[in-house]
Amino acid sequence: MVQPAAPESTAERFDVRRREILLSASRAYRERGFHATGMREIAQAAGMTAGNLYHYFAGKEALLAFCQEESARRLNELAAWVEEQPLRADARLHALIVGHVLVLNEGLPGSLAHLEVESLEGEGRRRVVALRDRYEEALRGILGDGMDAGVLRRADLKLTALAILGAINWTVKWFRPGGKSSAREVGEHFAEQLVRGLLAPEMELARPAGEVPIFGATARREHGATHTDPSRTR
Amino acid sequence: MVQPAAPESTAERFDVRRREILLSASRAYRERGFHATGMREIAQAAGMTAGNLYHYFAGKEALLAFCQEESARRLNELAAWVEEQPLRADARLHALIVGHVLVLNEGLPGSLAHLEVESLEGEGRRRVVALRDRYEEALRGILGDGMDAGVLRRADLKLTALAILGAINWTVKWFRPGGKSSAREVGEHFAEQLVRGLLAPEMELARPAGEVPIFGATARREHGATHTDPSRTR
DNA sequence: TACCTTGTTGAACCGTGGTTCAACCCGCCG
DNA sequence: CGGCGGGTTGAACCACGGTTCAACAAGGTA
Repeated sequence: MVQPAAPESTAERFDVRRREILLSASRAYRERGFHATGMREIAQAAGMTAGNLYHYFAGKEALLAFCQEESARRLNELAAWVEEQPLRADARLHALIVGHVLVLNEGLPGSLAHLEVESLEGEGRRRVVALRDRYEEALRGILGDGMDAGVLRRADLKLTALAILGAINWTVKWFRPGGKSSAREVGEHFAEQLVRGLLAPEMELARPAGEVPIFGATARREHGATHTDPSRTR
Repeated sequence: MVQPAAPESTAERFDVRRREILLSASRAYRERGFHATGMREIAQAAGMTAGNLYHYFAGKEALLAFCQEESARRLNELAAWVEEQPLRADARLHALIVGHVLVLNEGLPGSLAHLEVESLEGEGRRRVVALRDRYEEALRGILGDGMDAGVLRRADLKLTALAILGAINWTVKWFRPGGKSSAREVGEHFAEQLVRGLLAPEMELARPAGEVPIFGATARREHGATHTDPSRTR
């Protein structure tokens, strides 16, 4: 196994540390909810003290915003990937659903439900909401295209999307790794069920051919040496 | 309009008061979440002081358990009602979905998502979980019957139910009275979408004929003079 | 070696929120 | 009228959790 390169610069080490904290926080939030999770607890899970967390994040809320933003970015990457696939609308939707379930339950361990913003305020909230809205717009785009093409039955776009998102997001409440079904199996099942619910009469179901990649898997991206993350702004 | 009879006994007044608190608490929890809602806030909404709340409930958790229990009871009443209807499985499922959406978003204003128990412990949690499991069993019963009868496509019962419940429960996050769609419209749309997703091939969709009643509407039941509610146990 | 930067700690601060409880009020009854 | 029960209040208690910060350590550089 190839070892990841050792962090070289201060900024890199900073980012690596933040990601470690992100993982610990996400897991804890997932397990116990944002409010029931304390900074001391997250710090312990990340192998540091609570005071140290403030070197990396301005506060608890900033940490939450960071976690949510990360999730939202991955969902948007997923949506972009789906957009590039040469698929019919129902197959696209299928892929998106599978991919979304994977992001929440496998890609970023401990992802929060999509995308609870009740505990966020100000700039952090705006950013997360903007990313979330972009993703939902992509979803509605797929739905709309499918309806226009006669593949999907005509129905209220917003409500249709909300039903789909609800089913997927609720997986956060009950899905546990190592359970009866893997995240991918859940994703496939959900996609099957939800896409069928939208098919136009006499239309045969089309599924994506290949496997949907997991956005958010470890060893993700190379960050530039950026130390200007506004969530750290004081 | 006929005025409800004035409460006569101590027990009745006690219960009436508890229901008032229930409404205030549910709304607040719905709006801001359990953790972000304080006892002082609930008390104010109910027209009393925080200290007074403890005359009616042992504590914050007991109040939450009471709210959740009330929701669960209504869902079980809905399920029982659906069971009595002379309907085919898909129509039953349709009715259940509509009814569930109504319970959450209209019957008991401010109902919490179904049925968050993370914040509950001990006896209170057990009771809520038991009621919840009973409802989910009823749902899976309808699904199973439909599959056995060849009305619904064969699929994993548990995952199928979870997708449905997810979609419905998530309405709590976004549904607001006075919005574009009424709770009933949302319920009908969701039922249409979710039931279609399960129909067996070549099977025509069957819908319930009448209107699904709202379990949880005001002027509900006459309570016996019971003062033994364990959620008040000290 | 001295200084600066980065990173970490542990103790302390302090606001918040759940909870308690003595005191008070009101109505009813003997 | 006095006593009792039910209901309510407001002040106080106290634990908890977010946050701060002085002190310290380590590494690098002039």
